[in-house]
Amino acid sequence: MGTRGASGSKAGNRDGNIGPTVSGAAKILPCGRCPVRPLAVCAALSPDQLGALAKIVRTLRYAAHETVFHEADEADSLFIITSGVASVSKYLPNGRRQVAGFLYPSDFFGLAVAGCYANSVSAVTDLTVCHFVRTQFEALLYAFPKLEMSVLGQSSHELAEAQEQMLLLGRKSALERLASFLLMISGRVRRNGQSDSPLWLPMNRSDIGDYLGLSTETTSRGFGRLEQIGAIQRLRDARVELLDRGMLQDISEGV
Amino acid sequence: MGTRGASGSKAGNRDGNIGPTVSGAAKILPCGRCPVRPLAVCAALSPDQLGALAKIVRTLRYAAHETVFHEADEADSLFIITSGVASVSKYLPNGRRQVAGFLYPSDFFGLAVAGCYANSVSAVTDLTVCHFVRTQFEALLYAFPKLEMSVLGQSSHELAEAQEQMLLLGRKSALERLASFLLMISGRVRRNGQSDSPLWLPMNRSDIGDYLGLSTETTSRGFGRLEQIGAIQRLRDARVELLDRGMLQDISEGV
DNA sequence: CGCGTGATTGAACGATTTCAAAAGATGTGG
DNA sequence: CCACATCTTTTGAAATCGTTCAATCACGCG
Repeated sequence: MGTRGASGSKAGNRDGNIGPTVSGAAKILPCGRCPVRPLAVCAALSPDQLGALAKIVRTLRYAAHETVFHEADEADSLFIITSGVASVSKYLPNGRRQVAGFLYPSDFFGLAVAGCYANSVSAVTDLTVCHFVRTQFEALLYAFPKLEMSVLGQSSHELAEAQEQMLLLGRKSALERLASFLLMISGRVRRNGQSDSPLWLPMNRSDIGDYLGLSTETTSRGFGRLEQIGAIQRLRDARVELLDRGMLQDISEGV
Repeated sequence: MGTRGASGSKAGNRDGNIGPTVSGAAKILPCGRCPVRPLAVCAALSPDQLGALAKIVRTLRYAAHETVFHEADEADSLFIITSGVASVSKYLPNGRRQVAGFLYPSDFFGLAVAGCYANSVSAVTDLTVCHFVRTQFEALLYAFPKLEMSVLGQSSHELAEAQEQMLLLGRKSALERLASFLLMISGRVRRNGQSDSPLWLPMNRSDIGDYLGLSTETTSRGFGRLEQIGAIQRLRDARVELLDRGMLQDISEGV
């Protein structure tokens, strides 16, 4: 049962590095000119409230495959992604991994229960995040109800996505899962105003398999089949063209 | 692939009844004497804030198998369970069902995205709920930051549980899923201060199967096997004695 | 007592995993 | 710029776990 997931475990946290790697430090934009602000929780803030947020934010960078935090770590930080892609995963003691989701720019993460993170987050690509000290951020939540509403809104949204994923994991076939995955990532990329033609899949087969509850082999065969029936075309550099979205949609819903 | 889940669909919404059935109207306690208050989001409120909440609450009752709301319904209400058990489910067009969770007294539900419910909720047993008009409840969220923090806290908790469930659905074997389920329900019942010895499972095999991503047959066989190895004992009236929690724990983690 | 529903059990089938190997990519150093 | 080593992806074949189909059992009720 998914023992192969253990390899995913290794891939997701290859070297055990924790903590940001400040490398190739590019321009750090002030909140006022942040490209993801219109999409992120900070969209709820007025200019002066944004100033209060800007005072407590720190920009961190992680290289691909580095870990942002581990499950059960003390949860003293909150994050918003400004560039790159990250994965959220949970592990079984025997190493099997489940990827609970992928995070894209504007996504907020780090909410915890009982003072500890409930999952591990690691960088799929090189990653830039806004970092907040939890206590400072929570003070702002109290001060700015609109910000808290926004966080609650994103949290509800994430819960709805989680339930959609449960439906996928519990009741969809391998091909249905893969079709759902492609449409989901496509939608996520589009919402960020980026092109999904071709669609870039920065996560490897192991990440995708661990997300869909499949082995890497079945995942790979799924790509092959979708290509065979003309729903997609695999390109080089982890890129895919979604040739027939209607077909993908039908497959994803088990029609 | 889980076609049998369709039967669960029928069970969860047997007669298509929507709307509360006010039957056997028992005593309705004021918020001040509500038995679930210490556990629910309302625990965050001061006595006078509780008065404001009491002004907008209405008690509703549903008979077992009635539907509280359907996925995609306009989300104009929020609820807190005061007695009984409910299920949260999602459906595929072909009728396959995934139960995303079970709700127990003190659980808050009805959060929505984009104005619509993202799932269906129906009564597993006879059910009593506190009903709030969304707009009125949201006004209270703005007025009482502690209430909103409490809702956000429950929402985070629910998200963590959803991720745990993804791990179960994506990476656990049938027996591991069933052991996890029993321990989870046991924990939920205990948190409410009720006895879990024996443990009452008000949901039928179809509900459990749809929750665990299994067929009713595999679910039933799982119970049989757990009994065979001495981990549990099946009693009459949908009751189970958890004889060896250590064994269940080990099984649930795939050890 | 017979009926209807839900739970259990049995046997055959099938989708996905597992194991194994080949093919493609990526990166390093000479 | 190429050769080599490593890692990822793909492909093939066998094994496995869970589903499906079908029958039996258990319980509650008229």
